[in-house]
Amino acid sequence: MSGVNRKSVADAEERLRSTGERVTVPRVRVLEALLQAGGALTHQEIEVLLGSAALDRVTLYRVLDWLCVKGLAHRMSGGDRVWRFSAIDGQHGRHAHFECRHCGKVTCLDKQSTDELAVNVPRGFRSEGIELTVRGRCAQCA
Amino acid sequence: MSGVNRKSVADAEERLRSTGERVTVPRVRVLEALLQAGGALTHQEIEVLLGSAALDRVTLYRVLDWLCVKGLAHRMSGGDRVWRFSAIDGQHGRHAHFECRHCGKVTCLDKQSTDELAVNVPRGFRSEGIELTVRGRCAQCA
DNA sequence: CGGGAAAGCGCAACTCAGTTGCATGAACCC
DNA sequence: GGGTTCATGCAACTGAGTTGCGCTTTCCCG
Ligand SMILES: [Mn+2]
Ligand SMILES: [Mn+2]
Ligand SMILES: [Zn+2]
Ligand SMILES: [Zn+2]
Repeated sequence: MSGVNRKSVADAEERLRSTGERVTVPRVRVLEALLQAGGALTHQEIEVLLGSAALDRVTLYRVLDWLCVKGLAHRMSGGDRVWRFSAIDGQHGRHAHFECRHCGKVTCLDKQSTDELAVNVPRGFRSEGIELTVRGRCAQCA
Repeated sequence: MSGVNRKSVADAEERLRSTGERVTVPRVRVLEALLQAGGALTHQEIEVLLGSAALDRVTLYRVLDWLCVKGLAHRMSGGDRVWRFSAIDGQHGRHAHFECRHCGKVTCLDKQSTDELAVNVPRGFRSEGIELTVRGRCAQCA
């Protein structure tokens, strides 16, 4: 149901453990939410998903930031100035996103890796990561 | 010097005129600033550039938005939640950007058009535009 | 198992880019 | 010039994300 999924909790915990850092309740719950999500989630959407026994707003921000630093999640800046987060999972690494201009939903384009994307940068510039967002209409809003 | 450049004012005015919409002082001054800029500018940076006889904050926001709607400029959402704007000029259309993680400066990668970029989207999704941002270290901050 | 140091959490107050509503002023069509 | 329409300016507001600090949890070691 919408309750806790044993397997995904264990999965989240294991990923956290593998960083060598502290495994805390907020980290487990947030990473689990991201792993189960179908797309990239805003801070607000995650708060709703966590529902009862919600975390403090600030803690959620800090956990999300931490997950990104540790490479367990990545962040995209939407056209609405709101960040969205999604888990980086073994098979699909950093990927492109689709943002629907009508409903605002952000879909992960898992097939479209941004690691392999070749972009020429001027001499002396060093590329460390690429953010690629396609904007348009999603299937629901067609 | 840093004052008004006749030629670029005329250039800005002509572009505005070609939209068939009203040509106003704020629109001319803002578009001129964007045309002369080396990279993508934030709202704040534009305010500084305009210097004396600055526009109202709100007017500047509205002018920038209007320029984007009319296709004379485009907007990118930086990693710092701040929008940056650059003119779309005849030769180089919508293009990719480079954002320096150290100094925050955003450089236009004019050679890297985002119009020609081919990205596969899921069935039923319609792509209407692509935003591509490379993050890393710029030449100054190397 | 217990400490205890180090790191993370929660709360309250804050910042600041961008928005909204409305009265005034400037384009521009005739 | 005169009137209509649209843009500007001001003030008040919104809301995502941040900061500082005291309290709690993790987890390492004995
Ligand atoms: Mn994603
Ligand atoms: Mn640009
Ligand atoms: Zn949609
Ligand atoms: Zn730099």
